[in-house]
Amino acid sequence: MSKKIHSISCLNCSSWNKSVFCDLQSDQLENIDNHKSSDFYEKGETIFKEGGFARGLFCVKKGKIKLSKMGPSGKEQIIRFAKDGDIMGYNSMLSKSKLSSTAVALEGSIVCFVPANDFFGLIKSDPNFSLKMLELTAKNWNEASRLITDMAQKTTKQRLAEMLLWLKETFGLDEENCINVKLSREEIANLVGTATEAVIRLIGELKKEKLISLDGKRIKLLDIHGLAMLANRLE
Amino acid sequence: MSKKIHSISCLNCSSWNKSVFCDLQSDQLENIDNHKSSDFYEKGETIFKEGGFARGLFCVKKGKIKLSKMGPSGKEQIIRFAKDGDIMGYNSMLSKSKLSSTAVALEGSIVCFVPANDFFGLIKSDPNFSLKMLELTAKNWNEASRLITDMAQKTTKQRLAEMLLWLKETFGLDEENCINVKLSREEIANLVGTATEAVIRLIGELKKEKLISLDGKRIKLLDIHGLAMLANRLE
DNA sequence: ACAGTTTCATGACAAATATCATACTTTAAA
DNA sequence: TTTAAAGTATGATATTTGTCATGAAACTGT
Repeated sequence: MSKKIHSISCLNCSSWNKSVFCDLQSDQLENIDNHKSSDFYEKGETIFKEGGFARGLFCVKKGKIKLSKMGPSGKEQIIRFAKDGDIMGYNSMLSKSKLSSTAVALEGSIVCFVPANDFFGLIKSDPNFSLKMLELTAKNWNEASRLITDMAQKTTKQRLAEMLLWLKETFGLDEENCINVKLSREEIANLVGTATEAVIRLIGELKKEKLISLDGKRIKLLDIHGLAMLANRLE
Repeated sequence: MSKKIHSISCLNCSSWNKSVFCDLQSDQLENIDNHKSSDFYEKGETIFKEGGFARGLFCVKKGKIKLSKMGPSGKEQIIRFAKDGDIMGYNSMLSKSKLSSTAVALEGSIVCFVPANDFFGLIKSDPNFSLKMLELTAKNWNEASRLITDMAQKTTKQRLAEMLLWLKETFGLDEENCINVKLSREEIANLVGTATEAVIRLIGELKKEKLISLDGKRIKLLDIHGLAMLANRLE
C-alpha cells in the first residue's frame, strides 16, 4: 500500500513552477496546503483505477507514472505519462464521469491529492487558473488527435520509433543519450499497440539499423533524426 | 466559396440550447451577436484548414461537418464530427497553436464565427462558461482516449462496427434505421483508419451477417446489439 | 442522352502482423 | 545458493490487411 507522508507546502514544492498551479497566489496555495495530502507510491503501485470515482485531483510532486486504459480484450493501452508537476484525474472530475484510466507508478513517486472542492473553487474564483486548465486540456487534445492519426495510419515500426521519440520528449535523455525511463518490452508494446514479440523484433531491427542501441535494459538513441524520418514526422 | 449570410441573433438560434452558450445571459449573447458573422458552406466546402491560424471560434448553427487531420503519408484521418450546436477551432485558440484539423462540410451547413476576443472575454468574466468549456474539453479527452485504445487494439472489422455505432450516436437514425449522414466509402475508411477496399469488403461481410443492410447509399442498422458485440464494447 | 469522371466492387497477390511454441536470461523469492 | 517466476528472445506458421489491377455502377455537367 501507498504510504502517507508528511505534506510539505506547495510553496516549497520543487515541481510547483512546472505545474498548472504556478501562477497562484500564496493565499490560494495555502488553502490547498490545508486540504491536500501526500502519498508515496512504490514502483508498480496503483494510484487510482479506471472506473473509480474521482474525488479530487492528483498532482505529481516527484516521479514517473503511466496512465493506461483496459482495451476490449483485457490488454492494457498506455495513453499518456505523468511526471513532476503534472496533474491527473481532472478529466473525470470535470466531465463528472468515472476515471477513464488507471495510474501506476513506474518508479517510486510522491503524489499529492487535492480535493475536488478546492479545485472547483479555484475555477470559480480565478479566471486565470481556468484559462490555464483550458490551455492544458486543449494541448492534451492536440496530442490525442495526433496519436489517433498515428495509431490509425502508421506501421508498427513507425509507431515504435514515434513512441521512442515521445518517451525522449517526455522523460528526456540521460548523460549517455539513454531514455530516462524504464519500461518493460510488454509496456512498450502496450504503448505502441502491438504484441510484445513484435516490439522485441522491431527493437532488434532498429538496433541493426544503428538507430538505437541497448545498454542493458536502457534504450540509447543513436540517431534521433533517423528515428524521426522513420516515424514519418513531417513537422 | 462560402456565402456570407444574414446573421440571426443567438437568442433565436435553433441550436443555441444545445451549445456551450446555452447558459449565457441575453446581454452576453447580444455582445456575441454584435461581433459574429454567419456563413453558408456547400457540401464539400472547407471551413478551415489544418495549420492555419485560429482567429476565433466556429459554431455550427445547422449542418454536418467532418474534422480531419492529414496523416504522415497524406491520407486523411477523420478525428471527429460537428453538428448543430457544436463548436470548432477552440483547441487551437486555447493552446495558442495552429489549427490541428481541417473542417469540411458534409452537407450544406451554416456556421457562425465568433472572434477570439469575445470568447476569451467570456472566459475571463464568466466562471460558469469556463467550467462548461472545461467540461467539454474533458469529455473530448475521454472520447479521444477511447479512440486511441480502439485504434491500437481492435481489428479493422471491429473498428468499422465501432464507427458505425459512433455515427449512429452522433447523427442518429432516420425513420428506417438508416444512419443520418452520407459518407463515401473512402471517408468511412478515413474514419476507420484503413484502405477503402477493406471497408467495402467488410461492409459486404456485415451485410452477409445481417448486421446492416444497404438502402442505396444509406446504411441501415439491422442489429445494433450485434454490432456492439462485434465491436467488443464492454460497457 | 451522352461522355467523362468518380465511386463502388471484386480478385489476386504481397506484406505486415498476430499467434503459438520454445528456449534463454535475468530477477525475485525461499 | 537454489529454485521459481518473470521477462526477453527467436523461429514457424496462420491470419489479416494493404496494394495493385480491373471492371461495373452511379453520378456530373454539357
